[in-house]
Amino acid sequence: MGDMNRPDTNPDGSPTLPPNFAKSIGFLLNKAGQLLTAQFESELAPYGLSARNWGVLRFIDVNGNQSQQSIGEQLRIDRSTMVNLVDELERMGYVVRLRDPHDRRRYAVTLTEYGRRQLRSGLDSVEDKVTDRFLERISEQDRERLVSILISLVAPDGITPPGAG
Amino acid sequence: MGDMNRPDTNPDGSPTLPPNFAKSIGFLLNKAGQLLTAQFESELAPYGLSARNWGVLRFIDVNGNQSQQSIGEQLRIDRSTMVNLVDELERMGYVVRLRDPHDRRRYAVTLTEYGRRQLRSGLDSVEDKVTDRFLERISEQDRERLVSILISLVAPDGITPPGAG
DNA sequence: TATTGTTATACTCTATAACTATA
DNA sequence: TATAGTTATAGAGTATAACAATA
Repeated sequence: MGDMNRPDTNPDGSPTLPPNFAKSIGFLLNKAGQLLTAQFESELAPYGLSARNWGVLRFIDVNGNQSQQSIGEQLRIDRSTMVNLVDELERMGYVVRLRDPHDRRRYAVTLTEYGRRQLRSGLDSVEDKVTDRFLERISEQDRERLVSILISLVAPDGITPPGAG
Repeated sequence: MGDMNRPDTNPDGSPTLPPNFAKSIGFLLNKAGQLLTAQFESELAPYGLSARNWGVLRFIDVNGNQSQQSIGEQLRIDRSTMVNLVDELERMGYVVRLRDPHDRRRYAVTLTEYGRRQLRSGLDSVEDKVTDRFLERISEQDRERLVSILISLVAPDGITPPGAG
């Protein structure tokens, strides 16, 4: 494993795989995740988004407007951390906080027209684009294998998620 | 992708895979890496080691005693960060700093007898143990596929590392 | 002049606890 | 009493810049 949570780019251009660590699953898994995340964030940069607040944005796009707490529970982000993420998205105009009339303690974190337009004009396909480029070196069959293997490894005990077989 | 770099355990026991994010390669990759790292760190806890300073320890075990800077370059850890990692390992008795007589600016970060004994009595097999448990749900064939696919994805451009075919 | 290790420092990310307003 | 959101704050983890000793 070696290094688990560090940036992927090597400023001086020295070899990316340290000797004797290259075959460690832990190292490879973390390394692959870091590489993909870095490519993803560089693609998101023009939109002013980090992978983190893109996640929140995409989540409400797919799952509908909802409270900060609800988003946080599903993405496992602490509600105090959610405050700042929503602040950023609101500052950039992607979302607004609208009071829930039925429970005035809550906000509905709501996509703005601008937010929806940005999503429809490319932002919602950034992930596919980055993933395709990341996977271009491996065959279609291996892509499917990779996803199905990862789902088996990541899924909670005793559950075989759809598509994992 | 959603959340990219957060802890894996869910304090309240709620579902581990958020809806509509389960098939994202980025999410799965990072999630798998986090799960494995968490299992790894819980196995290392009795030794007082984090995944990070275990990496340094294992690195000099495999590659020989060497300077902080040299270790840092190969594991891509800043030399100022290396200071603290070596401090911790030295405090726990795994390594000592010995001045390099040929270049008195450098230390040779050197395994102690205690460090070597700890490695030989289980520490050096922690990774295999954790990896085996992590992979127990998938077939031997899928394990090999996973490693070879990950190597293809992580290896620098134009290089096909040994074992990747 | 350049390099190794060190320190001081700052920045990011995150979680905890206490507060407010609502329920 | 409990819950949604907020704030202050503190703890990791890491990087940058400046420094001492050595080359």
